[in-house]
Amino acid sequence: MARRTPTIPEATVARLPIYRRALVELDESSAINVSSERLAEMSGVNAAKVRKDLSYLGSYGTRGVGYDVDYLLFQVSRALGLNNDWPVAIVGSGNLGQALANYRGFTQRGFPVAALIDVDDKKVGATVHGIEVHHVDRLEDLVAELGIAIGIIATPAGAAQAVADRLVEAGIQSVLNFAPVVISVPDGVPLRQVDLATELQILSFYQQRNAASDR
Amino acid sequence: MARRTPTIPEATVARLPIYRRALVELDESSAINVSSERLAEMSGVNAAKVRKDLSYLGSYGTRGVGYDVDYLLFQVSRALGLNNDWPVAIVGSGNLGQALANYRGFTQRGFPVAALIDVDDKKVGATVHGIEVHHVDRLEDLVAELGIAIGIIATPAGAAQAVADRLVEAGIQSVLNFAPVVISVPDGVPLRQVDLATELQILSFYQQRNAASDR
DNA sequence: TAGATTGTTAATCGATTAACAATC
DNA sequence: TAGATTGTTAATCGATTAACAATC
Repeated sequence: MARRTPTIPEATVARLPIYRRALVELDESSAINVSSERLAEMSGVNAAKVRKDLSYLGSYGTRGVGYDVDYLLFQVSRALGLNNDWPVAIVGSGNLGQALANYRGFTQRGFPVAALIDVDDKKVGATVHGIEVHHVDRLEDLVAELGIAIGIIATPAGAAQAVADRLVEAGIQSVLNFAPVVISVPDGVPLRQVDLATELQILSFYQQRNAASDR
Repeated sequence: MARRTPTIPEATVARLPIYRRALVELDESSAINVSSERLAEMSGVNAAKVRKDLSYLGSYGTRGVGYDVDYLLFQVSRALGLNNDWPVAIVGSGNLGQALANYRGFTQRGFPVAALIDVDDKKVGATVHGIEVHHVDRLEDLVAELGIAIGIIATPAGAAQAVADRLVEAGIQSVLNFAPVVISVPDGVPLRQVDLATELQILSFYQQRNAASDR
């Protein structure tokens, strides 16, 4: 099988959304071209890295000129698989789940929130920011009916693994976990884990180290 | 100046909170000892990495036995600077800001939410989950009065950089940015940037790649 | 042609991991 | 002593970056 692109390094994939955001901004400001220098500055990385990263997608720049904003935005979006929408379901309708449901960034960027799912009968049937809350018993049906591609876990830690198992079993394509617990999914199912407290603890470490070196 | 520990690699620092979480769980289940093998399993990494990471903190295990859960939890917590609380202020009282304010995980883990700050007069004076909303004009006062250590930015993208500048100017120690824009802070100010849409886009990439290889 | 900027090379740096001696 | 498991070494792998030839 001929591959169109060589495999793109993980570190590069993680930066593509950052570049894309910068490109959207440039596009909105009607910029035609952008140099790796400028793109690097907007993305908080160095220019060599930008060029190397973009070179994995193909050869889309023009020497002496830079990159065509429109065209590069298209190519980056395509590489990220953002040509079509990926409906998401949020499992767990607590505070975090509701906030995520209401986060315009998701729908805006091609990830419509198709359903909120909860285990609490009292929440089921309600509508949060225009999204209906369904009972977790219907999880499998919803995935099929609504064509859910991504499951977002916003449950308490104790429920997260079981939910992940059910999502995968139901045929979900990838999982984003916000519960403060490490979960596992079968090989080949993309998984990202984001823990808000972890981020604060990392800051705490560096804060403390700075304080120590100031003394 | 004699350093107690050699510098701990960034990748290791980022994993310490994960190990800590596993240790808390073990502690709650009254486990006395834990092997690197078990800790690795709970943390979703491999055992050699756990041992290497922990070795940067010191030599706290016992060959043939494993690590004392209590003692290791203490050492990891200390390394992370979690002996004392770090009050945080959340700037931006929109959906995300309010959800973060209500996230029990923060206070529970030593990061009490001391203030919510917003630019909208209509929100100021209200109380969200027991936390008063202050006007952004008072940002500098609040940082000083409440001893805010960490500023959490949950504003729209357009306001984020200016808020970061003011937080730093006011003497904040580190910044956690949730706004979907790259911001910069002076060297030496720890900064973490979390973008929810970025996470979804990374999943989209791998999802698409899986779909391509299935074909 | 002169100036600008990409795409790629190669050196360097940091992170991961298997293996095993040390030691409980 | 036998079995278990750490702490550390060294090999390997992947990511970063400076430098520059290619080329607009």
